[in-house]
Amino acid sequence: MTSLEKVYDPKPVEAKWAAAWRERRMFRAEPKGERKKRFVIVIPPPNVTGALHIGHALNNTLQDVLIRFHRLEGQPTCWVPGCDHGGIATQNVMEKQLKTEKKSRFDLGREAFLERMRAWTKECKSTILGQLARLGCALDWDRESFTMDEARARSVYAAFEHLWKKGLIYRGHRMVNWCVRCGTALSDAELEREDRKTKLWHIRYPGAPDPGAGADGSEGLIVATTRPETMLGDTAVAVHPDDSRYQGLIGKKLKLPLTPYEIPVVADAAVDSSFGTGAVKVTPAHDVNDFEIWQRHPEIGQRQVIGFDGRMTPEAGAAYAGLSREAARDKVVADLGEGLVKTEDHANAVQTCYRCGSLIEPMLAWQWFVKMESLAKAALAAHEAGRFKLSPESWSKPYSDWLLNIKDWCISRQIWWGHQIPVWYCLECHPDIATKPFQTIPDLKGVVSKTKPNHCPDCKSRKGDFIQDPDVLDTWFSSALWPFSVFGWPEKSADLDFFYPTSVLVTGYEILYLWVARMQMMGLELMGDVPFHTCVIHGIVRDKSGKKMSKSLGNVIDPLVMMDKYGTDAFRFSLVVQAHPGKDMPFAEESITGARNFGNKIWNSSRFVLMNLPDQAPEGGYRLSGLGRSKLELADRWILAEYEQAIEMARVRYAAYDVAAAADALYAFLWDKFCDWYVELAKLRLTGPDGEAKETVRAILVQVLLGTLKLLHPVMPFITEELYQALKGYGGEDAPWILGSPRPGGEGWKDEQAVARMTRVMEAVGALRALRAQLNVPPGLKLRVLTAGDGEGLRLVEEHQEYVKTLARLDAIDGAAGARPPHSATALAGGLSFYVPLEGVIDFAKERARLEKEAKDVVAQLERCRAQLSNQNFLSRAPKSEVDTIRQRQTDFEAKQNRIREILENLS
RNA sequence: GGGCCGUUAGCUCAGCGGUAGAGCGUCCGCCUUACACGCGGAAUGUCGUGGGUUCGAAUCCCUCACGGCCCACCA
Repeated sequence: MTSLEKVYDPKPVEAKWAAAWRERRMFRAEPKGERKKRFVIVIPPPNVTGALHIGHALNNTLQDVLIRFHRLEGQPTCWVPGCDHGGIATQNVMEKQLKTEKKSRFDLGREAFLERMRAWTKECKSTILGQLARLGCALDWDRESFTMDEARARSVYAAFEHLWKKGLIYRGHRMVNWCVRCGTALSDAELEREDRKTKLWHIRYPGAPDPGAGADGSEGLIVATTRPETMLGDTAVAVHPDDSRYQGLIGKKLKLPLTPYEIPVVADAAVDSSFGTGAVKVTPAHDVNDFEIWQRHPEIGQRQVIGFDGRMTPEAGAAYAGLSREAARDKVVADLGEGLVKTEDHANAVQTCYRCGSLIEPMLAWQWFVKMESLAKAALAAHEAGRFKLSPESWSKPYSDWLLNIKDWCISRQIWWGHQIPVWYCLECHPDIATKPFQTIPDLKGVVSKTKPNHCPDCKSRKGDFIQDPDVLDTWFSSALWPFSVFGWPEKSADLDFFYPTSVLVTGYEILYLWVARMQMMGLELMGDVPFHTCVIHGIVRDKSGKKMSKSLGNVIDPLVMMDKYGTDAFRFSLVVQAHPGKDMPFAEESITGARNFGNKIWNSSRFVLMNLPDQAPEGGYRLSGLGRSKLELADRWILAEYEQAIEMARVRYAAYDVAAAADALYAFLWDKFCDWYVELAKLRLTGPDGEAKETVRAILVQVLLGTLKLLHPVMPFITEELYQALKGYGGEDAPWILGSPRPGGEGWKDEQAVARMTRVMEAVGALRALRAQLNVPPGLKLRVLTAGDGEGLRLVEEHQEYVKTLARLDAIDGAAGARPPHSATALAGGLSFYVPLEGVIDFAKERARLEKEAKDVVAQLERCRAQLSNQNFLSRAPKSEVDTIRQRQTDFEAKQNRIREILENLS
């Protein structure tokens, strides 16, 4: 069989199997089999904002690897696909689109806007799911879910209702993070922090003309601020109660410059006397700390000077109303005149919107919140009890710290794209609400209902005049339900019973709090169990120089382009082999070529095996079970031992979510052991006359290759499927697909002795090859070699001289030479010397240099041995086996040193 | 201000208590009948600093330096 091309061409192969798997519904998961053994993953649903990027490629490849691995292990597996509606992010994309048409969402109106959103997201979904299929993802396509489809809307309503009834959801007037560009409140977890260079402005607030105030009082005091524009909304100045500088001022009034107001000086322990001037201007409506000071000093009141549109309100004074925050700042600073005492440079951390990057404005607003304390406690307890683990473990502390310091979760968003809050207000009770922004309306009484209620429990009106709360829920609210909403919760079903809780969640650390923690809390609250027992956290794919990839930096690598160029398997391998648990990964396109080369190596080694098989597979195929151990040569026992070890290693690593290590182990085995040594040695018998020996080699080649392909399949699904199909008949496999085939390994081929012996032979080959290369012996020239040395090694080489001859390109090995023949070079390996007569060819100067270098290495090694063995403590305290090892090493090196010395003396 | 993670060959990274490794790159030689996306060979490391534990430390502990990340209301 030689139909395989010389160079692997991934395109047709990938297309073929992707289609075949899909057609056969290969990855359909039924709630059947041993529940205990199930392995279930729900996809972190990508936002429907466009196409998948390389981070998605890594994330989904890792999941696919785990799913395929566990499937290979014979477990029932289920991987649920789906997308997230993406709330603000998606709405922003659409608003940008509208902008190019010179329209806003308000021009369209809510319903028309949502209609467009639905059309757009539908398109996006199919792009994304297509890309996942292209990546080879073993998803159960029949289970595709969307956070805003009907079933998930039922889950969202059920969750809201449950939390409401339990008193865990409330509408409150609180300080919230307001994005003036997106026009909505955000949760704390949705903020980014950024260090910015700014100024610290020192402003004098003069004393008010108070008859009781002394001379000092009229000077007032100086406050330091990074936000002068907010002074228009100041309602107090706070100082530390113990600050001696300001004792006389506490309780006195100050004139607030640029305004008609007088504000009091209050004492508050939250003030840090060492910062700035030790006096803080207090703007309760626009600063979280100041808000809290107001709570402690209610008499100071508050004044909102920045509106929800980011512009100054009339409250800020006629001169400033309507200005942007930035313009107001400039104007305030300019208007202060002599009141501005000093301006200094200052670095400070500002909060920005994670979706659009705008500066966040802390604002007082009416919003919906989830009470988090009890939910977080349950999640903490589950984590502490080991019911939920993070991998790598180092994320545990940040995770539990976050839960420990949790604040209530603001879940209402003033946007249109999302699940509208299922709360209705009676227009009889609240006649004027339709015309006002809801975040400004206090004390609303609402009815929680999926549909418009027909009577009001309060005023008993049966008119049915209700309007629904216009806000939508945080997109992460529906994502938090994902691990059970995808199985139809709150409906009871066989799916939900069988698949929940899921097994692992694979994600990047950037959404640990936004998503992972909230799923844990919601799962525990609504399902009574953790949604998954382990969260596998991977790093971020960065560019070559370690920078985050971003469109604006122009350093993005498009997964589709890479798959086109190098093949999906190569792309996947290159991602996975660098994905060391929890670590970010600098990724360069060049790294894919190595993976492509590996694919080609797999391809060609399989080609080689197939070329050496008869057209017709023997009855039952080539099996290892039929091989008598006595028929096996050293190389056979060695490769089987190495094979078993590699398989075991890969399996252990996969099971521990260390996919990189698994891939690495298989790569090293297949290339460095199987191809470089076994295949070369196999040629001896494959081209030889012994029919039985040939069959033995064939069986080993077929089985070792098949087994390795199986363990490689999770990482490189396409090429391994293709080769499995070509080989399975020869392997006596019945399974139609590689995923259903029996798991390899555990067949008892471990053989330390074979490994030790083969290692010695390999060392001999290595020494001879090095000698050839270093003395520039023409590659075509076959050599005749004489051996000398210790008995066991000599016997080994003699016994396996065919190995040494082919691999080192020798004509003949003549045993037991007495002395070194003249005009010969010497290769040293273990306790053996190989004399290579090279009359006329040999360059003695080169040979001398070569041996002298080797002698130098030996001296260094001997030095170490001697130092250790002359250390009494080492002899008495180190384990005996270790001491013996060093003794043996010393003996060996001494012998080698003597041999080199002898050769050098006689060299001519 | 807390916490976490790095610092190993020119580059990117494994190794994490017993003679320093891989890939890429570099150099030398090869179209050796599976593969030039290949084969053979070679060069290259005070394993960030300083201490400690140990018979023995790249590996464990502490100090510091540098880099990165996460969290935090310093106006």
